[in-house]
Amino acid sequence: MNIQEVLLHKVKEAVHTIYGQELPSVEFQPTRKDFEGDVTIVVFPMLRVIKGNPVQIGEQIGAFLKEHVDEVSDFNVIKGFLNIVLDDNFYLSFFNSIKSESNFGFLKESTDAIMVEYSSPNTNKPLHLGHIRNNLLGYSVAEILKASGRKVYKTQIINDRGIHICKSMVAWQKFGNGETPSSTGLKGDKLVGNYYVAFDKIYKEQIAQRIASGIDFKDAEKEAPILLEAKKMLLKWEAGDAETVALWKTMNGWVYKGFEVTYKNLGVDFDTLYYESDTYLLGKNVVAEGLEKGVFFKKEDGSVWIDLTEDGLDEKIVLRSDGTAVYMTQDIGTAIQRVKDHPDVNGMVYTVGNEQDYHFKVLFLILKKLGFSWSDKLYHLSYGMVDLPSGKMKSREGTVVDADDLMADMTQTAATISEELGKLEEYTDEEKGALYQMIGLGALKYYILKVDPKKRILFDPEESVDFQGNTGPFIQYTYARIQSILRKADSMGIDISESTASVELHIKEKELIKQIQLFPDTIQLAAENYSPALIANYTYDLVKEFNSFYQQVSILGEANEEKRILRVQLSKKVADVIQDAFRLLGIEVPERM
RNA sequence: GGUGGCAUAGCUCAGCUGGAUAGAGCACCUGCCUUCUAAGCAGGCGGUCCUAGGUUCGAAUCCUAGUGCCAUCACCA
Repeated sequence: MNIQEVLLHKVKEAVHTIYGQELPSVEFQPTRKDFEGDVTIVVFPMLRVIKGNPVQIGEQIGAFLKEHVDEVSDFNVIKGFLNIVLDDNFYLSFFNSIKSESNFGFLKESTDAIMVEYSSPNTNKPLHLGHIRNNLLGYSVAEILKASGRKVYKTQIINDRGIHICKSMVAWQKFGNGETPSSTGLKGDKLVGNYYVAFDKIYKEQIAQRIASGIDFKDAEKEAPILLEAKKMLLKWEAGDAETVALWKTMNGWVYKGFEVTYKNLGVDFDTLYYESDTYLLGKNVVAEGLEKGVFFKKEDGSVWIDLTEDGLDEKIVLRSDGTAVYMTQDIGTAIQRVKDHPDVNGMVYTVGNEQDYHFKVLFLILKKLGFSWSDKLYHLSYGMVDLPSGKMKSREGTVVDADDLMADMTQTAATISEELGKLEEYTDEEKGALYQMIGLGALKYYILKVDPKKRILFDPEESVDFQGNTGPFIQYTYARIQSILRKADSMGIDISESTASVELHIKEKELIKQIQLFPDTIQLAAENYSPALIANYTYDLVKEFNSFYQQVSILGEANEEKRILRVQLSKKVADVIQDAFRLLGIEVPERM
């Protein structure tokens, strides 16, 4: 039974004893820093049951608690707020009970499985800043769900086919002169991306020419020669034309090699992969079945739709009149396939930008109407766009912040700052390089993950990401500082395996223990809300608290042995929590920096 | 036009089920390195919580209307 439950029970008892009334509930909140106390009980809501002066009621309940609850050492009442001071021993015994627990706050993996989809790029261009947010979010949410006790499958659906893929293929065929990643020294995804841009350039020129020669804009667009070529290629691909398929495989292979490097640097991974080329035909049978059941209806031209007007949405197409699949068809099929492949999954999370809110609303509703019981366990992890000061990023117009470039820039900035500070003399160049990357990526990841997922992010490439204040490097730095203390403590022969029985706690020690105590609930809250931002903000608060402690009290210089040991133990626990919390964000922590 | 999201300090963001004087970081100003790493600590400056109503003992938080920005409403993805 935790302390709040004890207090809840006792407050009710107090009200019963003193006023002879039954209290339906008690409102708790952490005591604000400006007042003395640890837990605050709000008296106002009690006035419905007990008539009287809130201050007086607070005093009487406070006195009762102090007398009847061991952990309550004191109290004070300010206006209608009863502030309870908890005994040092309460905090000490809590700390002693968890101090050697590894993975404190993490629940053991259960059989309750969930699938998290993220990344899901097109294979015609390199990954950019938008993908970075997606990847970091998806990866982190997956890790948080694991920590909250779920079994997690990370997955993605790779959009490896379709007209947009054919565009870069056509451009390469026409202007590529047989270029390959090894002949050019370019990363595969970059090379292919160049041809995607090249396609668009020619396409625009052709449209302009055609308009100049008097063709209507719509037709000029629809029937530009190079677009027709791409369309022709798509038909050939769907027909399984050997040459087209071979080219497709080759170019996608280049892209995958490139993506692999980016993913590795970003530190994300996947358990299972789905390819659109395998799944795009799935769902057609389901649509046929749904048509029989009357979930869908067919229009005169043969196209199949679902009517969602009663649910406040519109009519939505699920199959074209020529019988080909649209995205929705594929997504229906893929969802069903995933449940077949992983019979234990009890829910799926789709990490996709908020521009597709409507799509997922419809998808989930369709699956529900088709009668799949798991449809209400689907969640669209919808996140805001990453915009530049100039507006939206557009691949075709070259206004994107490239993922690889950005990571390299961040690493470079970390290197510059580190070298100015010059604390790493004994490191080899290799060790330094690894550390710079760790810090640079820590800055980037934290910067993106600390923001509530649903809010849009404005990213200014001119203004570099901060390394001070509420940032990844600040937290990494605190971790490194603690490691330094622990190394020193070890060399001094301080044994931290024993428990400290009973010492008076410094206010800062107490605050630290309180903050540590919040970690398990924070993980659960972050899991419930699919929000790494909650982990980030928690960690920041913990670290701020530690730095204040570090500044105010001497750890290794403390004369009293028990206190010295406790302080080292506390420092170690804070470091462990930082490391575990950052692991949930996909950020590494350094031994020194 | 219909639907959905967002709006808090100059900038970037917190603010849990409604609770005390709305909090951080950056920027700007002032102190603190002969003591465990100054990527730090302590302090100062800075607010019409978009606007107007409403519910409540109490509203940044809930409800209604409006304003602004973004997204979406295609046999696109």
